[in-house]
Amino acid sequence: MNIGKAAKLSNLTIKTVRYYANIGLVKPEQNTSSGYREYNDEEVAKLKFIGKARKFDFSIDECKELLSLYEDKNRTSKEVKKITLEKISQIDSKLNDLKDLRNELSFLASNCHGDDKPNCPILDELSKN
Amino acid sequence: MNIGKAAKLSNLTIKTVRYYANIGLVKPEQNTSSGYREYNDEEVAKLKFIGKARKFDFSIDECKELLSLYEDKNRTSKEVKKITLEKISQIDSKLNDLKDLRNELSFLASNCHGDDKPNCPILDELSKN
DNA sequence: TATATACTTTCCCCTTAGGGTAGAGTAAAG
DNA sequence: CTTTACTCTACCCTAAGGGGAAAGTATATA
Repeated sequence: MNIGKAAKLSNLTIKTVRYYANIGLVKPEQNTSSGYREYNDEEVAKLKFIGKARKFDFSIDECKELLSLYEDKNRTSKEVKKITLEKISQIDSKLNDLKDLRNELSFLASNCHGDDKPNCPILDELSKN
Repeated sequence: MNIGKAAKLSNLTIKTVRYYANIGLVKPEQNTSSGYREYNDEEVAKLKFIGKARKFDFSIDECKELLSLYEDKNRTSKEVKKITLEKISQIDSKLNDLKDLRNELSFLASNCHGDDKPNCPILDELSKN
């Protein structure tokens, strides 16, 4: 099938599918006469796999790693779990940062009257030495 | 003072300070004979202000807005509070997304034995139709 | 004064993960 | 045979700078 159908089946944009071909993530055969990429079901399955992994916040490099584990019949579940736990830990760290940030901003906002007067604790804090 | 000192005083890198000059965020005088940028205390104060706002996750465009409010003696605290509350709401939305993601990944990981066998619910989920 | 060292300048490429568009070629339908 | 739909490559764009080259400027030392 052509790229349009592969994109539709995998719920990705054509641009994305072409990008994955260019970086060697999912490389289909290329019709020699037309130059069109030709996808088969297996490649569509990989595209779907990557699409899901991307939604789980895995980077392209991590997707590459997961995909190679996915294709390796001898891989252990230990290897996959390790990557997943690392991702969870990254997410936890991001969560903590965002929570701290939210607390500080929320504190500033609650101290700001938000009226028509110029006095503003938010700007005061930002301009503090 | 030259850019190196301004960077040191504002706890930013020279690259960053130069970038802010290029995009017109903090534009110092430029010595006509040497071509060196010349910062004064007020500009350093703005750099510090921006540095803090960036730490609070405000984008460059938002910093530009906050900076103009900061410089406007007639601005109301309402205007500043509005931007801050929007930022908080953006952060909340990011927090929710990350929490959902964490839950799903954590569920997958907890169902994965993580041993030397190939069976892996994580990959199963990623390759599900 | 000459030189060594430190500082600064502009310029260009690089990062993530594609998006947008142009111009040209190919395939399928009427 | 023409129109329409599809695909190709190639180029520039994103946010917020980082890295480094080549060249000019300023300052400290011999």
